[in-house]
Amino acid sequence: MDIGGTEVQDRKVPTHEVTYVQLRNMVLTGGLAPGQAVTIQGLTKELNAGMTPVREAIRRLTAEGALTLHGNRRVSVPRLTAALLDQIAFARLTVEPKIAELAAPRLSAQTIERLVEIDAGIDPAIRRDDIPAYLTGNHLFHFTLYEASGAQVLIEIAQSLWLRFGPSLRVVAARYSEGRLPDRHLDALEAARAGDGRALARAIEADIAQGVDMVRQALQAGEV
Amino acid sequence: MDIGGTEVQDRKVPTHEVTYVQLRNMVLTGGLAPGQAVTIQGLTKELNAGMTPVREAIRRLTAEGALTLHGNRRVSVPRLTAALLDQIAFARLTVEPKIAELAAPRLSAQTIERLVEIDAGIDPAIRRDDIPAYLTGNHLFHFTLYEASGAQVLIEIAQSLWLRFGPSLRVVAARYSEGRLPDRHLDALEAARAGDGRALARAIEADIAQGVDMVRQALQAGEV
DNA sequence: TCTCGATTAATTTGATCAAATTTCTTGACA
DNA sequence: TGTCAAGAAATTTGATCAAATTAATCGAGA
Repeated sequence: MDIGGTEVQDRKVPTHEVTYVQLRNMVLTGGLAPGQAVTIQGLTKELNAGMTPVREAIRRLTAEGALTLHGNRRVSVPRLTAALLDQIAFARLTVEPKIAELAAPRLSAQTIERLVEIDAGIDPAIRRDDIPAYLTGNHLFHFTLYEASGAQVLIEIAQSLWLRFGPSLRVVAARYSEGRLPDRHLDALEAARAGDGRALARAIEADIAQGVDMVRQALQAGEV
Repeated sequence: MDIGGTEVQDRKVPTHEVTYVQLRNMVLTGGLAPGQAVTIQGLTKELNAGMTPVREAIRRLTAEGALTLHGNRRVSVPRLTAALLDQIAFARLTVEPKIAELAAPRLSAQTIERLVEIDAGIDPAIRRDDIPAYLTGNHLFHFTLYEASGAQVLIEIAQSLWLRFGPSLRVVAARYSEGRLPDRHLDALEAARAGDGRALARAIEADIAQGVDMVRQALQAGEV
């Protein structure tokens, strides 16, 4: 079917895909806490999907490191340890700035505009203590930028790292919600407008380092 | 059940796990070529497993980048492009040497011994043109080393990268089977014995670069 | 070239079996 | 008589399969 020169996308999105996205968002922006157990049957009711779609969503998220399978067939959200955090930090700090650098020369004015809009929505969310909205906005900001790079493999790695990081960040975010942290997104936007890949990469690096430090401190204090 | 002081592992390994390993090995060491289509029903017969286990194995491998889902419900082994290869190369060259460096101080004499044995089996495999055995040995060498690092997150990233790389490497390996390439594994073993993390990382880096170059050349020649 | 079956394969549901966990019961011992 | 631990029953949950449904593809005929 072709309307006005645009191919209409009327393919049905399968339930397992929808379920996967729902569950992933739960991990990413709050629904699930570190250490929390997840059951197939529970999700079957909560997301009212069948058993197979839920099963497949869990398998995918497990492969991505968002969930862990225990020997007893049980599934839960992994709790971060210092060792895991170090690895995640290393990987994020090498991969994500690289993605940003690759994205810089490919950013359209339209995409930059969109990034500005997304960022504009983040501060209000912080101010009204809406942690899920803050996390969603933050995630959207980064991955809207990353998508511009076209570096699919690196993006998927970053995605996996965010899934491991998310639940802990959520716990921590509540405590730092006063918004007195330096806003690296503004630096990033400036670099994006200037088309300066190096500067953009540095801004992203600083942003990540900030988040990692927050979680690391909370971890040492035993809050996560 | 406890026999002779050793806890007996009589927990049944679920079919979906077995199926996953089988399918992963097919991707990794040869069964599946780049671009090859994969069907659920086909695997059901080939691995004689039920539908659910096959389905879950495919979902996991898809999440790991070993397979791609097309909009039309079709699944296939992704074909490498120059852009993908660049990303994989970047990620492998930053992550795997890091893992090796982390592993160095934790290598037991026993593990080094095992690495020597594995490496000793690789040359004969090359000489008798046994590509699957060569690939299996190569994979085993790297990941036996990597496991010693205890860096689970980084290992999983490496695993995913190997899954993306494997099918193309297989195609290429057949052409270079004469074994006239410098053996980086020997350098790695030497560094391992000396406990020199930096040197070990460099050896692994060189080994990866070699493999990447081979695939890159084949890619430019349109052989993959 | 387009439309309409026919075919193939993926998706989804529901049922059944097996494993793990929790709850309940029972009896020994203080 | 009360406490607690061992064991058994009940419940919950996961694993697997088979059948029914739905989507995509292919080819014949208009």
